Amino acid sequence: MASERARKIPDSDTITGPMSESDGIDFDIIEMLYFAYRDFTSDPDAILARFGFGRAHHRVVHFVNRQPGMTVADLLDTLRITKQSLARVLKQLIDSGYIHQVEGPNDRRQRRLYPTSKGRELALELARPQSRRITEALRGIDSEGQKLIRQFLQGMVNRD
Amino acid sequence: MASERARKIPDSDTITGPMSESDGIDFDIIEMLYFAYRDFTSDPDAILARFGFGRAHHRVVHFVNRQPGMTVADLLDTLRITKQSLARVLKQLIDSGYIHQVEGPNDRRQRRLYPTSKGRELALELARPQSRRITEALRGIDSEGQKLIRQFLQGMVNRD
DNA sequence: TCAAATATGTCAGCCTTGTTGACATAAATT
DNA sequence: AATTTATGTCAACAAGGCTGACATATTTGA
Repeated sequence: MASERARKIPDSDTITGPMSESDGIDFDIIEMLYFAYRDFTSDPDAILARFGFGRAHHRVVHFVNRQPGMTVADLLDTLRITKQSLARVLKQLIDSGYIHQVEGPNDRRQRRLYPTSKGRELALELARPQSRRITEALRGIDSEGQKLIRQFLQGMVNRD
Repeated sequence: MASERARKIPDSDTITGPMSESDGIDFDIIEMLYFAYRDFTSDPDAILARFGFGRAHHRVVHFVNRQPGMTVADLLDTLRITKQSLARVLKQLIDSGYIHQVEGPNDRRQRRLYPTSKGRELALELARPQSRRITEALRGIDSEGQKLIRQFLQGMVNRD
């Protein structure tokens, strides 16, 4: 699977000890975040595949449903991707009737984005298994503990 | 940015109300996980770019450093990607001296993966900002609370 | 012992989703 | 009237997934 021939024996520059918490780094949480996110996204991914959509469509459908009437600029800002990237998936969602555009009421250059009923249903269907997974993971944790978990997750986000 | 012309006025199938917790779904945590992960990965992404590497290289370097001597099969299992996908990034990491291969001690078909000192340094450099972010987010949360956070994250992972 | 299974590597091609750069249009703003 | 803003679009490219096919060396099992 690689080039440089495998050695029979570790050479002097081969490190055999594992990297661990003793390096002063919280590898446990680093890895749990990776695995948690990997599995968290696997549920909707399976559903999306049935629709011929991908994770990018999920994000768009999600945020438009969370904030109907948002502009394209709002969405670009939330997703932190380029408009050319957004264009592709947004076009597909509009063409297949999951999202509608409405001229801005004050500023007619704007294209306000709204879900259709079909779009709302899709968003809910995608959120359901994720919410179930969260509920499961929160089981046995009281509201005080849940508050701390929210605080932690919020604290992981850049504050701009 | 899309096709179907924008309407002046929402039609009958345009949903204007936001999707909210009242739908019985924990959108708050769903979104916090998305934003937290987005920002959590942005720190190493910036470092990786300087090396001409991507997120895929990060994962490989990370796990090989966490478990030196792991086999290719172990890694595939951890990452849940195909060997062809892994091959590309692994080859680059081996060719540029971040990872070594050693013939399996019992099974000579295996290629045990080990970091070099350069590979160990890279893994640590990538983990550092992530650990800093975690430490920040845990600030003011006592060890009992931290235990709950770990429990929650662990609970989000598929148990197989 | 020999056939089958296993661990790994590799070639070729495809898809999604990100990127940059350039340019177009309509509407709002100054 | 000139400029800025919001959006759309074309073209090209890159990373990192995927499938399918096939090759090699080694181990295992009948």
